[in-house]
Order: sequence, then structure tokens, then C-alpha cells
Amino acid sequence: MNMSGSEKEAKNVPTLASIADRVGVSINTVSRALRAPTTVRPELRQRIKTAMEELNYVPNRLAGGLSGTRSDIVGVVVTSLYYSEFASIIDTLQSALLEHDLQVMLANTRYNADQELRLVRSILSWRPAAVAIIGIDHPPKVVELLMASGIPIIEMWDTGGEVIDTAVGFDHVKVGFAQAQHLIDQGYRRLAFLGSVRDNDKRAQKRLIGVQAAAAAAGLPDIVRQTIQQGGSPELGERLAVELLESHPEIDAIVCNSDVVAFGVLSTLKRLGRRVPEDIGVLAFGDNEAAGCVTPSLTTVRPARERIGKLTAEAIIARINGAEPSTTVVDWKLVERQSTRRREP
Amino acid sequence: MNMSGSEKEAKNVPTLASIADRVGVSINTVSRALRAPTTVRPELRQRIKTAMEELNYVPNRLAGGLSGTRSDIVGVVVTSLYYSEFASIIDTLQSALLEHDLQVMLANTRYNADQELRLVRSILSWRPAAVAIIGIDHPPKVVELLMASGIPIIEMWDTGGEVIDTAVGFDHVKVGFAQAQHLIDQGYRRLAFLGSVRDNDKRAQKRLIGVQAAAAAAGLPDIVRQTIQQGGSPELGERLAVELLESHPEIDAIVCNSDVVAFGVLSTLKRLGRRVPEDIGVLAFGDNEAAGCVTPSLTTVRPARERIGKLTAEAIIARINGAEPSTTVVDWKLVERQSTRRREP
DNA sequence: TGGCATAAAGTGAACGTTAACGCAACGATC
DNA sequence: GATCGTTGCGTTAACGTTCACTTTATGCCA
Repeated sequence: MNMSGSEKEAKNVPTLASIADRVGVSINTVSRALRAPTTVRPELRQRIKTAMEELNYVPNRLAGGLSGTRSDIVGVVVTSLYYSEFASIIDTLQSALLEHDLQVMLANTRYNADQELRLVRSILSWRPAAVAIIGIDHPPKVVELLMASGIPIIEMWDTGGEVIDTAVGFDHVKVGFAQAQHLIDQGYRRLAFLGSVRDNDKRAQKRLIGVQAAAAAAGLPDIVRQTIQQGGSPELGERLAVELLESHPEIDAIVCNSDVVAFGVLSTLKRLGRRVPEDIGVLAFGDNEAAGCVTPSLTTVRPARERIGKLTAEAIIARINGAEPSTTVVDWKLVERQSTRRREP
Repeated sequence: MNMSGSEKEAKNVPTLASIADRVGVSINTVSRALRAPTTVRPELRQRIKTAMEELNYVPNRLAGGLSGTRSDIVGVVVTSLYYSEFASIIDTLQSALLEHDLQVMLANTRYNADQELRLVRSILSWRPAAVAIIGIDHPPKVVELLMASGIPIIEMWDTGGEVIDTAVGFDHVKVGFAQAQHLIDQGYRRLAFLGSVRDNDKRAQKRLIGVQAAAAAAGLPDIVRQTIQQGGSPELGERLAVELLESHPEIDAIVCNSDVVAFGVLSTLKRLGRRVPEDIGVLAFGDNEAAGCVTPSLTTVRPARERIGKLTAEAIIARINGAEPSTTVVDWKLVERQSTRRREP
């Protein structure tokens, strides 16, 4: 891939040398005016500054990163960008890192393990100061690369298992357990788990395990699974709900793997004349912004996304400054709404 | 900010030289094995490859970018990450760029103009191959920097005005006009515009202009504005709806600046006993994934987000390869649902 | 006035890679 | 058998910074 350069617009982007020439000092002095301003005479510093303004100088961090011992990039690897799943984590994380002059380099695996390896490699090739990545279950090669990189690795979103270095998240098995327990407490007995569960989405699988465990603990029959390997959407929820109710009409509660899928499930139940929460309970995961606005409003689990973003940023800064690795478990909350409110409290 | 390095784990991250030593060839040959594989004898190439595997070699693109004439970074500047507003654009864009081995560097201005300048500067300091940025209205200094950079600049989301280089988007004034016209066609007469409109959100302002124009063209009274400078959310919608109806009970249609705000508006109207769409029409912008799932389902404008992401990626590739700047107008669609369906068709 | 700390600026060598160029070895061509 | 293009690899010089040193100017005190 070539630079755009048609020859005539061949750029002479200004460098430290351009500034140095113009002001009549050495390159080093110009560099110092940026990195260690106090070591250069104020009057000179000002002249350098105006020269930079006039020439629209933008430092070349490729060179800076190569030469210096620091890097200002933080690699962020997520598994999805759709439906607010991780967007607000990125949002918070990026803002917090910005205050420390750290730049986010983003990669999205779309729940594809091969992609994950490729993207991690690509991100490491920029010699980031740290990497934040969704999940604690990665292909062995990814783990090997991350560990060999020698930089802080922050695993986000999940803490239920072995971590590489530092983690900020929560235990998804417990979430699943709580989801099922809530339904059981409300008097539901025949539970199903429904939604998009990608092979590579270990968190969803852990939640399913939790759901199964709670059902087993309560002596209930096995959980009915109605899952599929593709991205979640309301349409998918509609489809899966139809299939589920056809094959298992006895189901009286559905744990949806995401709010967005649950929206479709609710539509379908309404269309089929099944009353929610009376005939059937619906509970989801994610706390989509619309979860409280659908009818009936949706009981769901709210992960502390902003908090994960913020704590991850803090962990990155701390680790870069030499703090020890740590694992931080963050809150989540089962937000009870109408879709499971069978009994008055 | 120091590198993490406690001294003992002082890393010797492998370089081309490490590989070269190990295999017993020159550095350049190793480099060629990566960049121009055909120029290296297959047997030797294989030995180099296995050496890289064994040492977990990851190329240093800081060095590569500095030395070579190409860059593999594409800077992406968005104004928001919440509520799927631009997440799916990023998602599509990133996937498409990945196929060309281009890496996304993300920046989020959060609708803050100062932040925008800072972030653009920061991104340019990585000498990206191109920059994709939301909107066509930027502070003068931002425009100056982007133009001076000499790289392709793709402005996304908006095309209604002067562009720097290349643009992929649509005309928001026209959207606003269509929104109001749809309400007028349905028999609504007293229109309001409600939602979060940041100073720096020129697109929202353009849509408002369109709404006003349509109302004026139809000889209707002035649009009532109920806007505020803060992020949109259902709660905000609830609050603004209450304020609006108190001060202007005559309103019979509300154009919401985002679906998420409209969700709150719908809740409030239901609570206040105002029937939608009979007493009052509600229409929004954004096509949130839940728009079809709330009750009544929400009439809204669906921008072709994936298409913008895809076309932006294509425009970037084309421009990098020397194509001329261009402006591409993409579709959007007013999706009619229950919240405005006053008349049977 | 000499000596010496301190501040301010310059020098030169990295950093890891790519790219232009050079050169040997080899087979094909006339 | 001299010429020539090709293949396969090595040499060397950038790329724009930063950093450890070195040098020069400045001020202060004895």
C-alpha cells in the first residue's frame, strides 16, 4: 500500500529539524522545549513554540516511540462493538487514558479466535505501553504473545478463572446462577437459555453454566438450550422464541443471553398471546438503554461497564508505574422489572 | 510515564537482528522474508519463519513506519460511542480496513471541540495513512491540521456543506425536513423538537433547521424547542417531555433527536395518559435496535451506518491508491412505525 | 581574579526497520 | 568464451526522535 503521494504534493512535513533551522538552534533544544520545557530559556521556548504553530508542526511519535523508552499507545481488544456491549467501556477507558496522554488503538475480534491472534499481534507490533483485552479465555498463542510482550495486560469483563496479569471484571458463572435463582424465587420452574452464543464467547457459556447449576441445585429439570452461533438481534430473538416454544411448550421462563435478543422474545410472546410475566418470565443480560422502556419492562443484569472502563484505566496507569498485578472484581446488579415480577414483594 | 520494566524482567524483545543472528543471515534478508518473500530462497525463508515462531517475534512497526514510506494506521475520530450511535460504523470500518492490513486508531471527542483538536493532533502524530472523522464542521485549526497533513481525510456522516477532501454521509437538513413532513402528512400540526443537542453537534442542528423549514413551508407555527446540552438517555427524554408538555400543552407531535431520548418520551406520554399516536405523534432519529420493540413501536430515521462504514473504508483504500477525492451521499430511510401512524394508509 | 557550581545549549549515538544499491554466482544467449 | 539478465543475499544509509554526554555561557563567592 503506497502513500497517497502524487509527486507534486510530495510533502515536506515539518520535523524538529525544520523548527530548529527556523529558530536557529539545535534539534535537541527544540525537542527539549517539548519534553522538558524548564530546561530551555523562556524567551527561546516561546520562539520555538511560535515556529511550531506557524509550521503546523506535529511530532512524529513513530520516531519518538522508537527512540524513547516510552510508548503512548494502549491497545484495546474487544470482541464486539454492536449494541453498546462494550462501547461504553471503551468510552470510559479512552477518556480516562486521555488524561494520561495515552492513545487507544482499537481492535475488534468479532468473537473470532483467529482474528484475535492476528489483531493482538498487530497491536503488539506498535509496542504499546499496555494492552486491555476483553475476557480471560484466549487461544494459547495469544496468551503466549501477551506474556512474552513484557507489558501490562489487563483482562476486562471476566474474572472467573486464571488471568494473565491483571483483571477487572466479574464472575459470569455467578451471574448465571443469580439469574436462574431469581426466576426460581419468582416461582418459575421450567427454565430455558436462549440467544446468540458464539463458540468464542466464554462469558456466555459461563453464565449458562451458572444457570444450569442453580436449576440443578433447586432440583429442577435440565435447562433447555435454544442458542445459535450468530450475532444477537431482536429478529434473532423472535425466531429463537418461536422455535423454543414449538419444541418446548412447557417452558415458563427464559434467560436471554442479551437484552437485544430479549426484546425480540418479548415481541414474539406478545404476538403468541403468552402473558409476561404471568405465563412466562423473561430475564436477560446487559442492561441495554431500552431495557426499561419496552413493555413489559425487562428484568436484566446490569454490569458496571463504566466502572470497568475506569478501573481498567487506573490499573493500566498503576501497572505502568510499577504496581503489582491485581484482580479487581466489580459489581453487577440484577435489575428487577416487570418481565419477571410474578409475585408482589 | 516509564515503561513497566522492573529491571530483572528487562526484556530483550526479539528484533530482526535476533532472528538474523539465529539463522545466520543478514538483517535485511530477514526483513525481505517478511516484506518480499519471493526474493528469498524458500528453504531459507522457512528457517527464518520458524526462528520467528520460536522467538515470538513481533515486528516493530514504529521502526517500520519511520523507515518505510507507508503507514498502516487509520485514525478514526468519532464524537460519541454511546448507544450504538457510531459503534456500528466503527465496527464495519474496522473490519473492512483489516482486510487491507490497516489498523484503526480510535479517538472519541465526546462532542468537545477542544478535545477534537487535541485528539486530531495526537492521531496525526502517529503519521496515519488516512483519517476518518465524523462530521464536516470542525474548528478551523482542526481543518488546517488535517489539510496540512497531506493524507486522505474522509469525513463521515454528513455531506451537507463544504468538505475537506472526501466525504461519505448524507444531508441532515433533508432528514429534518422529511421528519417534519412525515408528521405533517399524518395530520400533526404543532411540532416540537426535543432532545440532547450539543453545541458541537452540527448534525442535530441541521436536522432542526430542516424541521423548521418543513413547518414553515407548510404554514405551521414555529417549532417549539426543548433541547439541552448533555448526553441523551431515556431519563433525559422523560424529563424533557414533562417540561415540554407543561409549557406547551398544545403540542401534538414531537421530533426527538435520538431514539434513546424518544424511549423516555414514550414512557412519559403513557404515564400522563397521552395516547400515541392518536393524541400525539413521536418520531426520532437513529434506528436504535430497540426502536421496533417498544410500545408503541417508534417511527424513526434509519441512517445506513454499515454502508457508511463500508464506503468509508473503500474511499480510504481508493484515496491511498491515488484516486481523486469524492463525496458520496448514502441513503437513509424514514421507518414508519406505530408512534406516528395516525391515519390508516 | 580564579575557581566552581549551575544553567542552557550542542553533539553524537542509538532505536529497529526499510530501501537503494552492490556484488557474487549462475545459467542462458550469441 | 565474453556478455547479460536473474536470483539471492549483504552493505549502508536513511527515517525523526530521545538520551546520555559534553561544551559553553553565566553567576557567585572567596
